[in-house]
Amino acid sequence: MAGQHTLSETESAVRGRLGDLELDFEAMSVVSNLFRAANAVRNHLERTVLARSDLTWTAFVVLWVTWIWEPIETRQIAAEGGFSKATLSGVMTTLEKRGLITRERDTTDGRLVIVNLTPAGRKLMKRLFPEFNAQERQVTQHLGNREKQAAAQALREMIRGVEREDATQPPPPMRG
Amino acid sequence: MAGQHTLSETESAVRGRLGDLELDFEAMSVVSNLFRAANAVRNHLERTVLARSDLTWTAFVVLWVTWIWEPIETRQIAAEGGFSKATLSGVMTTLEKRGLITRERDTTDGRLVIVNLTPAGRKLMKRLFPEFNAQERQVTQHLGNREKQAAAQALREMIRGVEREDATQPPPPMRG
DNA sequence: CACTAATCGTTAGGGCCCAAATTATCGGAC
DNA sequence: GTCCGATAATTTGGGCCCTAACGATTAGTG
Repeated sequence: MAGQHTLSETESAVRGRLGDLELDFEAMSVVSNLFRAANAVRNHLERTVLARSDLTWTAFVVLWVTWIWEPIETRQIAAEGGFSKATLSGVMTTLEKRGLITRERDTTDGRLVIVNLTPAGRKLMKRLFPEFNAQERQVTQHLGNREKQAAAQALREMIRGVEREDATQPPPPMRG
Repeated sequence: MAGQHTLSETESAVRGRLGDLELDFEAMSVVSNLFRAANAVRNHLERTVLARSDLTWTAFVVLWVTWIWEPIETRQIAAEGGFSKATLSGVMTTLEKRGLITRERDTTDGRLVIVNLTPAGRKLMKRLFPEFNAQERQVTQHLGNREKQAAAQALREMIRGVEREDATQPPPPMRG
């Protein structure tokens, strides 16, 4: 959101719209940069690594999670990847058609679906992940070791800040 | 990606797949947490603040950018919001139908489209942004002031790490 | 004046993404 | 055994999101 503009430019622009309400501009800056960074990194990795193998971001995440933890249940992939099971269903259908994963019903619990990579899927990941990780290193190249750990920690704190809040109460619908 | 599992659990699982290749697990952790955090925060804000006004994340970003910088050109909204002009076209059509923004061609340069909020759009943002910012504060509640600034800085460094890389990489399209 | 290249916004097509509804299964209580 | 509530995955419907192609406009060149 606040992109080429500095924080204080944006801050004074907002004050011009809202007056001197109690606003947390530091929080705004963190959240804003969080999304700029996530978008930028995602687009970069899609273009540099994933596009050559005709994979989307989410498809890669599904493959990665499955690669590491297979055999794995559908719901675990969704939780690990951070997207809904509905999204996962569609993506897995695509990956199954391309012969990269297999789906089979669990024999002891008929509700579950167990996911595995095919040999082709494993071969792809073995080639792809080192390339992917090399770009992850590029993306974080300007951070020192200490800074990387601090960043990872701060991001975890934000996840915690959200999950704690979500557990409390869902708001009543009110549109306008 | 690495969610309920610790970094060292994931690290040893990856080593089991790839052996002792040169991998940057710290970078992996930062990128992984970046996306978990972005997803979590986005979903949280959509549910707590945006859903009540029947707005998607991107629609809100478009309104916000326009609110702060109007009158503003289409391409600037896209750059500021971090998505493609194609995406923006669709979202703006939705917002225009709902009577929250207006589009008009620039009189001096017929290629440009100038975007403004309607009075209803401005009223909505004046109500919505304080709620949104309150949640931004919630999300960052576990970060100290110093930590917030460090986080925002680290995220900017990652954006820089990407943009620098993107500027060097793209193979020039040979035309003619 | 053409002619050409560059730029802007839109549209087309394919894929992701979510909530809600749906189908199927399981587990416990009777 | 039969209900009933909980759980798992999928489908549905609407919206976002990208790249590539397109039409319109502008700017630069001779």
